[in-house]
Amino acid sequence: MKEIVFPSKYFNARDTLECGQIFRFNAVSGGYLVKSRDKACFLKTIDGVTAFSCEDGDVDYFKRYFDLETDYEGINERAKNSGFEILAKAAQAAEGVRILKQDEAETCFSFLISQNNNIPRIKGIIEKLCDGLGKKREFCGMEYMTFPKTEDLKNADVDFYKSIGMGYRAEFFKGLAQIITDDYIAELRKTSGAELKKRLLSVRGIGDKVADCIRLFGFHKTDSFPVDVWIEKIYAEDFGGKLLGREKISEYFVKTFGFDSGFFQQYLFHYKRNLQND
DNA sequence: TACCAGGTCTGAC
DNA sequence: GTCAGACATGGT
Repeated sequence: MKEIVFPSKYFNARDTLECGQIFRFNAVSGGYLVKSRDKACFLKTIDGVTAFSCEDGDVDYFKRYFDLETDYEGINERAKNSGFEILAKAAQAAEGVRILKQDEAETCFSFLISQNNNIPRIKGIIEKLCDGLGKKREFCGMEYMTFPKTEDLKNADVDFYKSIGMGYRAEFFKGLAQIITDDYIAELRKTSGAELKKRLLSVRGIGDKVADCIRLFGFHKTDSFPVDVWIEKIYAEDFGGKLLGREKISEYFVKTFGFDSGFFQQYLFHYKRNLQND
């Protein structure tokens, strides 16, 4: 097992995990067990120092996963100097937020479930999905379940998906499971940002907002600005926005913030939902 | 009880 | 192209 430690003004475990981009993590003694694909690591922030530990063979995977090469200080500074008061406040309060580089397939499946749903429920459904179709693994004496293989998702029954609480999304999920393979993901990886979105939108159950989340959290296209109910609220209340429709609001932000869009969106979302009233 | 949650689809205009 | 209503579920 290896531990990677780094100075971390711009990496806070709690803020990064609890800003709604990832659903597979659990609070455990003094930190978090973070799960991705069939791997897991232990992440903690103590006294401003963040560290993760994982199996030797997974170090490179998690270094990439936590986006360690990106200059978050620069991003955070640009948010603070953006001229938007609410964004400056959010950037100050949420400076430890990072955008994870998650597994593409896992992101597609996870955010399909997110529509018209809330984060605790999404987490619960994904946990039951892994309990039912994943494999049991152990890391540092902690048991966890892997994310199911695409083949196993493809073969599972709609009734199983309904039984774990997906509701009307079960049919969409089953449909997505028929489409996604390693080859399909590899192909998506090669497409441009605009083409990627078009391809995602062609899937039943994936609309504009979920496509933006998949683009951002799975494919790290940071010129994405997912607009959900919270962002819609911020736009109206704090930006004094007058545009109607989530699609237009998203366009406005991407035009304004370019490749900082995804990062700024997470600052704002996390601030509005978790931090403003702390 | 009614409303809400990291929305999307459908059918009517 | 725009818009209301339906859609499962569990928490408040």
